[in-house]
Amino acid sequence: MPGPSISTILPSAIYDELRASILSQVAAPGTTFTESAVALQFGVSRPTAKMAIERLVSEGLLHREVHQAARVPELSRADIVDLFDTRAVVESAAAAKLASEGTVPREALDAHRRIQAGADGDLAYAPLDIAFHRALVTGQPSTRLVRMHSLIMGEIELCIGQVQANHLRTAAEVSAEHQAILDAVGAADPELAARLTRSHVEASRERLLAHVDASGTADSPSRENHR
Amino acid sequence: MPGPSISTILPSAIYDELRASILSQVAAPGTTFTESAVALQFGVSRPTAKMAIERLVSEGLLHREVHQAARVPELSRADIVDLFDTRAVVESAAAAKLASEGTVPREALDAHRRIQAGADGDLAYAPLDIAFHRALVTGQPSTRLVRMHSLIMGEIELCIGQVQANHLRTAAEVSAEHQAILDAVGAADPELAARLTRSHVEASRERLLAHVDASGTADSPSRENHR
DNA sequence: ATGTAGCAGATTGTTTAGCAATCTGGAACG
DNA sequence: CGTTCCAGATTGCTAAACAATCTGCTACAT
Repeated sequence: MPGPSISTILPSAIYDELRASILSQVAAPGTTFTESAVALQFGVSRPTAKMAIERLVSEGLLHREVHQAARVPELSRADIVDLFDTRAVVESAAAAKLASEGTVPREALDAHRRIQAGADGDLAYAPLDIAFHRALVTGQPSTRLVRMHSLIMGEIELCIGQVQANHLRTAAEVSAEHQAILDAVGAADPELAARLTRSHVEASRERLLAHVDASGTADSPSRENHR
Repeated sequence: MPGPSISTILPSAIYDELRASILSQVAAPGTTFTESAVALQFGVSRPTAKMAIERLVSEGLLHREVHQAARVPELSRADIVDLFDTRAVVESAAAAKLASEGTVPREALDAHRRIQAGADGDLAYAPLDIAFHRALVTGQPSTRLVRMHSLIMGEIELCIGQVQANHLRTAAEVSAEHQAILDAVGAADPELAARLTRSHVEASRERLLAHVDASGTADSPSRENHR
């Protein structure tokens, strides 16, 4: 059930590792992944490497054109706008569905509490933030909405990593908005839950866009270490 | 650009044919597709057949569990509800985006006019209806929304085929609602366009559900020919 | 006669090897 | 300096084969 549409099992190890390198910016935008290179690096056959790459491509974490090597995409400003807009559509719908039943998913509550607990320190809350939003969607009953969400979550992680790396939003700020969403869900107010979720997502988007506009043309990772 | 995420080219011929057999009910729900059988039938190698099958699986037109043959799914009542709910979310968002620019896509207008033109006769409007809704989504600028939409359109086609086959809605009725949506888009009224789109989709859903509830437990295609 | 254990067939998962088609970049030429 | 062509690289696709796993049937014990 939690499996992401494509069902193969062995490539998942390679998939995980490639995914991690992309998300952690170890593989910077523009880096190319050839099937042979991946196959050699992990000691597997080319078809297996191919599967892992194709899965990444279907999630938008890699781009590829016919007869060309897959490469890590550079997210343009338009991409970021599109991404967060679409995310707002899906997640606000999920929040509304959740609120219409009035039940708060346990996983969402867990992630929320762990962000709260670490809000004082310099917590790397990005993974928990992801977990929270994912739980919001997987907690509601629509399986199609979950599939749609997982279709864009890869790219979203790419963005949220930047939000956190550049300290564009504090854990306390994010946590407060999460609390409000959970309250609306618990109060069985779909309208409010949807609105809060939408503005929460749009707030992150605005911060990221402002950062991108301020620091270069695209997503130059030039000043990640300005603490 | 219009290509559906997975990029291979040869399997697309097989994919198209399999897709057609499923949508036209030639392959009834429950039919199984083994990789070897498909490979043999189309004279291609098993990996190629595998790709086509996996693509269908990722669209929900086939279901499959590990080490088992893929089979044509039977859409349960819950599936239909989920499908149309999710579709309403995506398409109403698309209509709103379209209206915020105030431009009516040419393809949508074309499809609409052809339904109008044939509304008197016993037109098989299902393909045109699909084309209309697809144009509504592809006409707006968000590429992610398009990808999400194509993720559920396969299953939607499965349903709309039944709506038309059983004469659950007349072409005139559908056409009038399409007209209203286009008017709202042209009038640059996102709110209205979204609301009209949502109720249009929900109207189809209600008709289909009523039909399913009336004629057996699931989607028994037992009385397709009651004209 | 019934329930269970185990076995055989079928199906997919994965690998290896290799050929064909296509794209990219640079070198030779006008 | 611009254009054409070629070589290398990379993917698309095929073929054959072995391993892992599931399903359904058969034989056995109760």
